[in-house]
Amino acid sequence: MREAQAAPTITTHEVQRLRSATIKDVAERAGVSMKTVSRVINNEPSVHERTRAKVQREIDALSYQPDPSARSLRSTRSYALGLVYDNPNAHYIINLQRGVLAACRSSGFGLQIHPCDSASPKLADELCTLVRRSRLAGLVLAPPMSEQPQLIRTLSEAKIPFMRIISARQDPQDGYPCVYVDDRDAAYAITEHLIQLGHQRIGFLWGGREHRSSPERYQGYEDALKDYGIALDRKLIVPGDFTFDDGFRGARKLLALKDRPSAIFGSNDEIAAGVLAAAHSDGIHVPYELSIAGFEDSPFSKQSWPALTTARQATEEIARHAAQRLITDLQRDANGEPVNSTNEGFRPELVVRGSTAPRTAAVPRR
Amino acid sequence: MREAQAAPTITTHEVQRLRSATIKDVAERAGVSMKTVSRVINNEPSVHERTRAKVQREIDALSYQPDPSARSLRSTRSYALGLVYDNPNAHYIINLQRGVLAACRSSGFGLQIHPCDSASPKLADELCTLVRRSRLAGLVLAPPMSEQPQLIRTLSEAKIPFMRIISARQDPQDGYPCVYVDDRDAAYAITEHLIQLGHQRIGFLWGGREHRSSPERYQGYEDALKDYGIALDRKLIVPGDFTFDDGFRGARKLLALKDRPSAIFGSNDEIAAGVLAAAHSDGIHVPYELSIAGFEDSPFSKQSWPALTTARQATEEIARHAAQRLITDLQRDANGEPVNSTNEGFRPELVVRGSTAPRTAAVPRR
DNA sequence: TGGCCTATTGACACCGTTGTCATTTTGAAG
DNA sequence: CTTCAAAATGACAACGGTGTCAATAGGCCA
Repeated sequence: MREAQAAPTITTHEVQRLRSATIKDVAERAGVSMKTVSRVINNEPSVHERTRAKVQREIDALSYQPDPSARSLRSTRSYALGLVYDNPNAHYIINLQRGVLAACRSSGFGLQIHPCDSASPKLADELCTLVRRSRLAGLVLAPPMSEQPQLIRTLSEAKIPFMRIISARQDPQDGYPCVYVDDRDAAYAITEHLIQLGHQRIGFLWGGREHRSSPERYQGYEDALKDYGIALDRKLIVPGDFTFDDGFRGARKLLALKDRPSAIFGSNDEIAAGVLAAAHSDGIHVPYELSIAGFEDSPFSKQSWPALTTARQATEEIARHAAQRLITDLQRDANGEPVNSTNEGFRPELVVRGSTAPRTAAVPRR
Repeated sequence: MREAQAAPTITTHEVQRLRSATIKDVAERAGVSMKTVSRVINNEPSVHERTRAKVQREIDALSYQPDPSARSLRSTRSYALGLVYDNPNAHYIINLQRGVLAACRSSGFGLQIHPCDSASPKLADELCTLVRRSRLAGLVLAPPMSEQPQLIRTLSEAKIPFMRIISARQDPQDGYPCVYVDDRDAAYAITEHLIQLGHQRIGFLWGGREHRSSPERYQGYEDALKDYGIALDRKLIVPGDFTFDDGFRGARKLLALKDRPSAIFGSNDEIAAGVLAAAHSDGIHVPYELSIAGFEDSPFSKQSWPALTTARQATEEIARHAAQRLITDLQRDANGEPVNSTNEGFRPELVVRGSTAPRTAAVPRR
């Protein structure tokens, strides 16, 4: 049997030995005081380069890691971020977490995830309490919380550092830091793609109003039509939420029109999934009778049949970037350096798949 | 795009920290020593009932919350769990997190999420380090980590408390605590459902071997066939992984058979999504020419066309239960009480949707 | 009442780090 | 070679709890 061939095991004894080195151990080995080691850890100025190197060598040798409990107990600073979200979209959230976690890990920060109800009137209080109780250094705010002016103002007044991830065409320059995503531009690209395929009557299904990305995406749609000289037809524009059901219902409405659209642009992939289901249930062939586009590059968009044309947001990278900037700002601030970082923007990328095709295409024989 | 203007400054070092009450405040107001308050907080025995009441009153009056940093710094105990997972399935993970978080919140515990690579040979070390560095009181292990005997043994030897979520028909009674999910039973129900619809040739697509749920689900399939007197046909059974692509490829293989199956059971919804796509791409009508079943009740299963017949796992509840048990065990253990909790089981529930239909059904006219 | 045992309580050190402030070293100018 | 400010470093207390162990209170019995 394989039983005997044990893989490397950490025994209890070794665990005891592995009991982390403390700042004292490092100090002794480096022949300096604890305080000096502390200075090196915190990257404080006025440590002689020679000393810093010597200390760093011992830190590496012992693979010393400062104890977060002790740190946050003693200092006003803390070493954990909170990630605040309220989004039913699991795929988005997972990527958000991945990105923020990557930034936190590389900077030695912890992460406290905090799903919440964006519509709760007590949300601001809840977040303040969270920050205080969990000793968070700052918050990363995802949409739609990041887009609630009142909440942002309250956090700012409570002196809670944060970084927003928002949908915007450009830096909002509203005095609060953010990373912005140009949804309008991507929606423009999607609409343009449909137009270039020969579609003139393009339906649009709105997403939820509490998300700024909704008007942004609509704007991209409208701008593209205008630029290509296609008149806006109000009957082709349907309000709704970011849900499958609203996509299904909206599509049914559009497909029942006398002069029905040859393409439908759903504000996200879930809406587009509803459109796809509506088309299937009406026996309408996608993409030959109807082109469909979504937004988000969700797993669904790859797995549906046909796969959805959509826009890919680099959610993980955006989140990593947001968290990294927050951390950098926090550290700068703690060192008394000026915090003057620039808001950066990201642009989702058009992903063309099988759900969109030229308007004139014939249905292929089976 | 990246040239935006300077962003505002967040200044934290001027923050006047809203200091909450400490154990000292409570002690003074209650006229007892700090230590006694500590005893009350920790629910230790040998505190006079009168004293306990008096102290508790002041704790409530000040809405005092002990500082987790201070506690975990001084004592060996800590007040945070780790949630360890390696699963590409976002929906599953989100529900897992929800459940664990709910249990943690209600017990005043923190939560550290820890996505990882289940195949990494250094995983055991990584987890030991994680527990030590983040001072975690225990770990909740999701599949497939929870099903790696070597890892479990190592954690156990390192005296790291944990709770496993595993796939098993019944309590494994292997000496390590777990919450188990009877995948076999649900797979049996799905297969039975197909059989009762009149299907005799039912294809089966395996999931990844590193998950115990894979053989469990296969066993349910095999047992149901046997119980209904249907001979096993090896050609209808295809190995693979829990992926869309494997579902697609596996389905192509099955559908190319001379005597092709009239139903296909994919080991999870992602596989079933691949089967659905393969059927669509071959112009095979689902469910009238081919019934398809998945497993998991993912969002996809509701949004695909037709919606997938599947099995619903109460992931959130399972996770909450697992975390709650771990916390209870930890507290018992800290108080010196015997820890002797019973492993509990959950059973996924059959969800019938549009992707399965009687074998004899005719294709409806459009 | 005194003795003895147990239940209850408190004094104090200490966990690992950082803030404060004093002290030492360094380097450039005089 | 001084002188003096600036740079570099260190001593020590403190953060908010808990572990240890000694001290006190209370109850019971002779």
